[in-house]
Amino acid sequence: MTRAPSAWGSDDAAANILHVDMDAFYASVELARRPHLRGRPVIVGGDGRSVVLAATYEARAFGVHSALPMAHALRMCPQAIVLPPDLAEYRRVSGEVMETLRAVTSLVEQLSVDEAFLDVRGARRRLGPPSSIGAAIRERVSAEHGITCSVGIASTKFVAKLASVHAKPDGMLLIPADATVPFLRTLPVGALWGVGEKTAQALARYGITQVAELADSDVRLVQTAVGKVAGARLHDLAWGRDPRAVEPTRAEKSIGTETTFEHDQTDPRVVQDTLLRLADKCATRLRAQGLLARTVSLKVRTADFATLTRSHTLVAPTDAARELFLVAREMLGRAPLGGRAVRLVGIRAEGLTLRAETPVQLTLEDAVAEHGDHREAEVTIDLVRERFGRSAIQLGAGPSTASRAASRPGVDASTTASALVELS
DNA sequence: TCTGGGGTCCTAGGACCC
DNA sequence: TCTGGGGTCCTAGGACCC
Repeated sequence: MTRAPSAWGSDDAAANILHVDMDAFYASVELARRPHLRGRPVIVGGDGRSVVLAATYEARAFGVHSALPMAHALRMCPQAIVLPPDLAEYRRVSGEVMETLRAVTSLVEQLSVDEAFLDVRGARRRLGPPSSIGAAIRERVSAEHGITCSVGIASTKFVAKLASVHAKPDGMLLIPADATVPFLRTLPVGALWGVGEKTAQALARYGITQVAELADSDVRLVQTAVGKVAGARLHDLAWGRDPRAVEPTRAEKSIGTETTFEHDQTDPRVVQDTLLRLADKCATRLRAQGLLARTVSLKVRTADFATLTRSHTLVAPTDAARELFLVAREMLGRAPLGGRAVRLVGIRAEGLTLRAETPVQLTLEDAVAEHGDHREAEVTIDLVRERFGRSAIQLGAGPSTASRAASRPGVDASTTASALVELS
């Protein structure tokens, strides 16, 4: 069922942002390869101490939803068919869907495994107005991947995301630029990006439960309720102000892995062995991406569900499992567990930098060739520089002289900048 | 047989430097 | 003889998102 994208009007002249969100993604991927389960309540999730990762709309009718403990879900819907997650398959399908989206524009920002923002400003001439592009995307995703998605269209990222939520399942919703504020005013504050349970409670203490009330409040009052930065941002969002651009390449800030024991663990050797395995997994992922970590974080959750974190910054960054492990073990030894059993341990690598010998596989020439136009290339280049420093990309007359230099000494940033200006 | 695993961002205090 | 103020880094915790 496709809802008409006209509930708030059909003027998409200034609505250049699309938010594409797969419907019940993990469950949909499973149904695509098990069509005989269509129409049945299906839950994707592990056994033991796990939560619902995805549920079909038939299962949701029983109150089942993502993040619900599996034990609860099965009490609510005993007849549900439970499938163990196949994350590798979901990643594969996700990658294919993202390729479909990148055929529309290179300005695709993947938000998670099952959703992405597209800036279609530059694709209009080729592919038509955003509403047509959204409809085409929905058809292609369905035809090529056997799953449905919902599309929100708006002039800002967060309104596009809200629109896709309201379009679900298997629908599309356009919020014209001049309908943005009226649309927002119909929503509860919890609909806003960044407002969860605690923030909603904090706002409610000041009598603010609706976006309309938030918008009409003095920004200083909102800041008193939820803090300076969050308050200013929420007030902006309530008025539809969201200056964030679609960023095709966002650098990872940390890489971590954690695990919950099947039974709370009291044997420190078992916890340590697990930590070693996690350190190895973490270091392997660092090396695979050519990254070094300067800070190691340990996370421990005890049987009473209390969470404790410790972090330590190294003198020199590392990608070695043994070093991650030794630092984490040291922090674990000092952690005030007070004899409590351990429910979860995790390790996270932060302060990521590129390994010096790893070249940035990007030059302006490469970027222009890939993106097809300078504006899009520059977006990419700016992001690379933001992450790796001004000297991360060296420009030259052509691919042969524009050596793939990465953060190497001697690269002249001012030359780089002027070359960019010249080309734009 | 409550509460996963992958992340991002913000706050706040103390250290340290100028 | 009594104590400013800004900036940055580090650490711990927490809220939030999918």
